[in-house]
Amino acid sequence: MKVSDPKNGIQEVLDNSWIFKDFSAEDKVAVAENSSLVRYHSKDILFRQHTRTSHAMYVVSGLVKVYKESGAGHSVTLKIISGNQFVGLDTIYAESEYQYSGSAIVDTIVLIIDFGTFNNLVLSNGRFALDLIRMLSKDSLYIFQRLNSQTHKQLPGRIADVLLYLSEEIFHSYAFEFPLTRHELAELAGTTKESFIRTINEFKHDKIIQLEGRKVEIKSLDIVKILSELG
Amino acid sequence: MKVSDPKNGIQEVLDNSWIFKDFSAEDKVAVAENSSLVRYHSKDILFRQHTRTSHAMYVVSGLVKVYKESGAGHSVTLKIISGNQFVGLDTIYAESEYQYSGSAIVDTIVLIIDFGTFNNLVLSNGRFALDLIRMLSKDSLYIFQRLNSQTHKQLPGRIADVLLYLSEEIFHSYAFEFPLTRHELAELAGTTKESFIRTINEFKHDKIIQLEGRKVEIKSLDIVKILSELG
DNA sequence: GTAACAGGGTGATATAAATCACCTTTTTCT
DNA sequence: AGAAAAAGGTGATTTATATCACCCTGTTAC
Repeated sequence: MKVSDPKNGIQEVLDNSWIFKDFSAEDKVAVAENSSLVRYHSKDILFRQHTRTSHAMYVVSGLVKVYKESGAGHSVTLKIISGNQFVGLDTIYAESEYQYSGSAIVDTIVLIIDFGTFNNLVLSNGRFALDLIRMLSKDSLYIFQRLNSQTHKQLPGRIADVLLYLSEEIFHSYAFEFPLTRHELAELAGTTKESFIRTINEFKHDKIIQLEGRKVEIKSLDIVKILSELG
Repeated sequence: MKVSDPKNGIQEVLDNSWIFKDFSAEDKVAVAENSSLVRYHSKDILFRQHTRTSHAMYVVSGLVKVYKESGAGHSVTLKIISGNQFVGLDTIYAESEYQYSGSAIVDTIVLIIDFGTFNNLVLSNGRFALDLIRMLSKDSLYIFQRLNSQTHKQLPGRIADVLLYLSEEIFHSYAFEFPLTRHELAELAGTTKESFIRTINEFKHDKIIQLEGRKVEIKSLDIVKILSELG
């Protein structure tokens, strides 16, 4: 990681990102003076499970994988964070140690804000607090869906979910490039590399998707949605 | 459901529950004038998935099961809410329709607060907003754990988790009575009634727990914890 | 009063997907 | 450049657990 051109970059973020742009001048100054803009490249770790929490992190651009590691090399990917969202908010508010890890999956710029400053903003700026509550709520609901998926759907349904998640929530296009290895995609679908590969290749054979290496295109959205719904 | 002795009951709740008790006099009045105290009995539904959200609900006493129904009679129980917590906060903040259902599993008293009033409190009372953020965050982390469990642990581990959850988080005792049928417990463990019964009866045979009908007692906490950790 | 249902329970069978054991190709490292 | 490691892939085998098909008991309903 390396710190980029300091103050000017921060000011730009504060003036453009939806969450900060309507802040009062004083609030912007408070953030600007107590944060730093950091650039991570692919595979860099932003924070690691079981280490002490210390800052609030706002992803300016890029993609971050949030995952939980539990003994024996098993991991679950909880979510992918794209630009203009906070990472790790829940864990810094609920525990003194990170309850999951976060790593950049492409080059990523993060605004790292001093926790005390951040917290004072929550206390004094109701609008900001409300926005955070909305974001945390949306996150919760997504994980509820994941839990439901993992509990009741079988593989094809879960893989359809991954395809829909990446296309609709992350890339906003039905043609995109997997930013993750098959192994990591499997962790997002709650399965193993082998099973993921087999199932996605079946999708390809059945012409539901087009697939070459990491390039995918959903060809039959209806079928993907049916697979997701029927589990 | 029936509305109980109105104003006096509400005042008592506001003066005693940790979240409201330090409110200013005006804030308490605002809540008191825009909420009602409702008593549900076991099996009553507080709110149902896919219906419009409208109020904030604070569980004064009792137990509420929060569950997601997905086609074909499959449900997952997301969490059990006990006294002095909000139910459904995330869904009212993120969506216009409930994303899950909530039903009382024992007699339960709920303070139902007008959403507009509630929202104004969030905007004007930073302390309150912060408390909500902390609660939402804790909830999120719990579901992350559940997702991890469901993805990587096999049945004995998940059932150990249910036992630990109920004893440590809900009843605060290693001897308690299941407030749910075996079928519902299975939905909390992400399995079927049959598999739940078999596994819990094995625990009984192995003297890890004592079990008679709905009465359970964890006899060997170490083993339960090991089962939970090893999955 | 007995039918019907919900709850608790058991055994046999089926099956989805994990695991194991490889192989090939591509990328990374020194 | 060449070795080592990571990524992508395939087939055979194993296994945990869902599913099916029941049974019994107690409660609720008409």
